[in-house]
Order: sequence, then structure tokens, then C-alpha cells
Amino acid sequence: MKMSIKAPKGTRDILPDEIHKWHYVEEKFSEICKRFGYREIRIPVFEHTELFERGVGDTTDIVQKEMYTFFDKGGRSITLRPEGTAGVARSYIENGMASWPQPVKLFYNITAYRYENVQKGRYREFHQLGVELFGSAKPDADVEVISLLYLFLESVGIRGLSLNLNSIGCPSCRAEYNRILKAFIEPKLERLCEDCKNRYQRNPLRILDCKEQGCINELQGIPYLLDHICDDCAEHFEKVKEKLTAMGIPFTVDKKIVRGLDYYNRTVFEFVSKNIGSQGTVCGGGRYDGLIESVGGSPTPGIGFALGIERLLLEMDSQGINVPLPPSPDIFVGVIGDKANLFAENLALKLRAGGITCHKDIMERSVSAQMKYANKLNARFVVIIGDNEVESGKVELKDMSTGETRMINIDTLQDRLKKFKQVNS
RNA sequence: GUGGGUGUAGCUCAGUUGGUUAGAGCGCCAGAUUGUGGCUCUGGAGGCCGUGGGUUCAACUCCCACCAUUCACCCCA
Repeated sequence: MKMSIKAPKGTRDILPDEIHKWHYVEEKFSEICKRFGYREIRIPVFEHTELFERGVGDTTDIVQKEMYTFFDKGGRSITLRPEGTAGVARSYIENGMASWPQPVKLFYNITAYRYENVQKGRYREFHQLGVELFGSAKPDADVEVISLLYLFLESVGIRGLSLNLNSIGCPSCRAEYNRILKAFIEPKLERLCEDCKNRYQRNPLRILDCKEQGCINELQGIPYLLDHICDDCAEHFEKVKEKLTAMGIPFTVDKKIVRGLDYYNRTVFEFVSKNIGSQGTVCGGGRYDGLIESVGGSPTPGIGFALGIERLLLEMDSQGINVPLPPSPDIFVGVIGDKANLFAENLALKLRAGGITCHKDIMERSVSAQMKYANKLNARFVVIIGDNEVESGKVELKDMSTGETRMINIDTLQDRLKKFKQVNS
């Protein structure tokens, strides 16, 4: 390799040939969000490290080992955002959104950064589409957010993802459950894996998530949080399920999902695929009623989700979903000779100013080579400008799909192309 | 952090038990066609064979280390 500098591990270029897929899902997402009354927010790529320690939770893997953290030249500890919710919550507080009409409904399209080993569907720089809804603690909010996600996935053509749903209760029922859980695990603790022994101390809930066969065997009959949540939480969850069912949104209750971020409470959910490798979670989210408070605001309920664009695109590929290709250039303007060149340049500029997508030769190649190039560009029409054309004011307009040509006045070229575009759009 | 797979041209890949000057297809450039694309044909550019060390008369080929990449564990989007 001559070029020895490569993109850092876990990052990649999104090249022109695939950018239309990104635009497609990003535009669809924006459109659906707006239809639900959400407005876009843009937040910084980096924040004070403390925001994530408090917001995401310092027992989480993300904070413990996955953050891109550095000191800036002013000696501040700065972290590249590992997700979007904490930053949006910070912005909510900082900009006094509590005094906006409630609820506050936001969406975003961000990059995020986590220092992890790379594998299919997982990168160190990745892209998320997300929604955050602040101010409503009602089941209706949960349902609105989930239905937005559902409609979005449907609108890009995705079928057959499973929506998994769970409730992980509130801090008070979780404290109660932790006692029950610890009592159940305590006698078996010696036989569990190292990770689980750690989890037992730090965050016993996560033991439910363990994939070690030994632990799974050992923990047969483990009590699930869902079976021990308080009456209020249970009622909330029941209403969410009822409404989803009534709206025809299929889901399955999965008592094992706990979500890896500390800020979640009550409803948690994810859309999971079986076809895109072991990182099958296309999007995940949940309610986070304690988050705003834990990063310094007054108590404010909230719920949201984040969707991995890379994984969404993998899933769309695996389902063979066709994304419309970007439109071809309207015309290629070829050139013969120096005198005609300036004329052609002016013509091209006029066409472009008039809204026509136009390529012009800037290689001084042979006509034959220019035609080959125009063909590769998939240009709809070609004109060649030489001394004849400059003198006569007429050009041969060639339709590249049929090969037919037609002599026309240069003055009428722009109108013809515009009309053609209208008819064919 | 741990384990497995893979590193040869821009891309996809051949390369014999180790044996002269490392190949194909696609792509790129030019010409056949001195003012008109697609098909065809001809030619050209493009390689530290991932890097470093070792074995050998001889290494793309065998051995070791490192690096990169990929899949998986963990965890998550």
C-alpha cells in the first residue's frame, strides 16, 4: 500500500455510491418525526465527562470502559458522546425547556463514539437516529414514541422485526426486587461466573442478562423484576400493552431485557433482527423519569429511543429493500476546441442556474472519450459544442437512452430540459 | 480485554511439493472511430505479495512476532 494512513479502527467512509441510502432513511425519519410533531435538535459531539457519568450511569460498561475521554487544553475532562440522550437532557435543562409548552418533543441524527472491539453492526463511530419526549409520564407517551418508531420502520419497508417489551419498574420497586433477587442468588453466588459476581455487587439486575450457560442453568427459576413491580408500575405497563394491542402493533413481553443504561425505568423496549449478525438490536429505548433530575434539573419524566443507522441499513439490505437511486444528470455538455470551450462553460452555468443538473467536459478529451464518460455518468442528454454550434446557434441534442438526435436552437435548450424533467418526475 | 478466520493491483480473487521477470476478471486511461456512448478488439498505467525477523542455494509459498482486517464472546445502536 502506498497510502499508509487508514481510517482509524471502527470508523469508515460513507462513499457517494451509498450515500443515497443514508439520505433516504434520514429523510424518512425526519419526515415521520415531524408528522408526529417532533422538532430536530442538534447537540455537541463532545460534552463534559461528568454529564455521561451522571446521566448514563457509572456502573455501566459504557462509562466504565467504552468512553473516548481526554483532557482539553484548558484541563477539562471531555468525552465524545457515547449516545444522545444525556446531551439532549443537558440541553433541556440548560435552555429552560421546562418552560416551553409541554410536552417537549425532539428528534436528532447524530454520530456517537464507543471504544469497543469492532464486529458486524458495531463500530466505534456509529450513527443514531433518536427521539426524546419530555414532560409526560403517561402511558400515552410511551405508546406515541413506540408507534412513531413502528411507523418509521414500516415506511422504509422493513418487515418482521420483533418488538420486545418489558417493564423494569421504578426505583422503589427495584429496591424491593433487588432484595428478593439477592436472596435468591446469594446461595448460588459461588458457582456463577466472575462477571455475575461483580454484577451481584454493583447492579444485580444485569445478572438476568448473562449468557453463560453455567449461569443460565444455575439461575433456573430466577425471579423476574416484571413479576415484582409495584401496582403503579404494573398499571402503567398494562395500559401500554393494551394500547399497543388496540393499535395493531405486535409485541412480545421479554422479561429478560433490562437495557444497559442506568437511566431507564418502567417501559423498556427494543426492535430486534435475526438476520444481521449477533448485534441484532436495531433500536432500543425506554422511559427515563429520573434522568433530568440526575443531571441537575427538576424532576421531569421522559421517554425516547435510539436507532442504529448502520444496523438499519444492514437489515434493509438483508431484506432486499430497494432504495430509489439518485436522479441521473440531465445533460452532459461536451466541448471541441478552445473557442467553443468558453461558450460551453457559459451555457453550462446558465443551465445550472436554471436548475438543470449539468456536467461539462473539463478534461479536454476527444469527443469519443467524452461520450463514453457521459454514458458512464448516465446523463439523459448530451450536446457537443464546437465552432459550428457557436456560429449557428444550434445544437444536436442527443437522447442517450434512445440514441436519437434532434437539431434545436441553443436558446430553447433550457426550456426543453425543464419540460422533460417535469414530464419524467 | 479474550478467542477463531483472513491479509497478493482501486475491487473480486488465482498463484503447483519452495524454483527464473507475480497473473486473471472487473474498473481506470488511450487508440481502433482526426465531431458522438453502450458491443467488440488492441495497447497502457497500476504490486515493498500487510510489516519485521528467521529457515533455505532459493520464500508470495515454510516458521515466529507484530500490525491491520473480519467474525464471535462481553456489552450495546
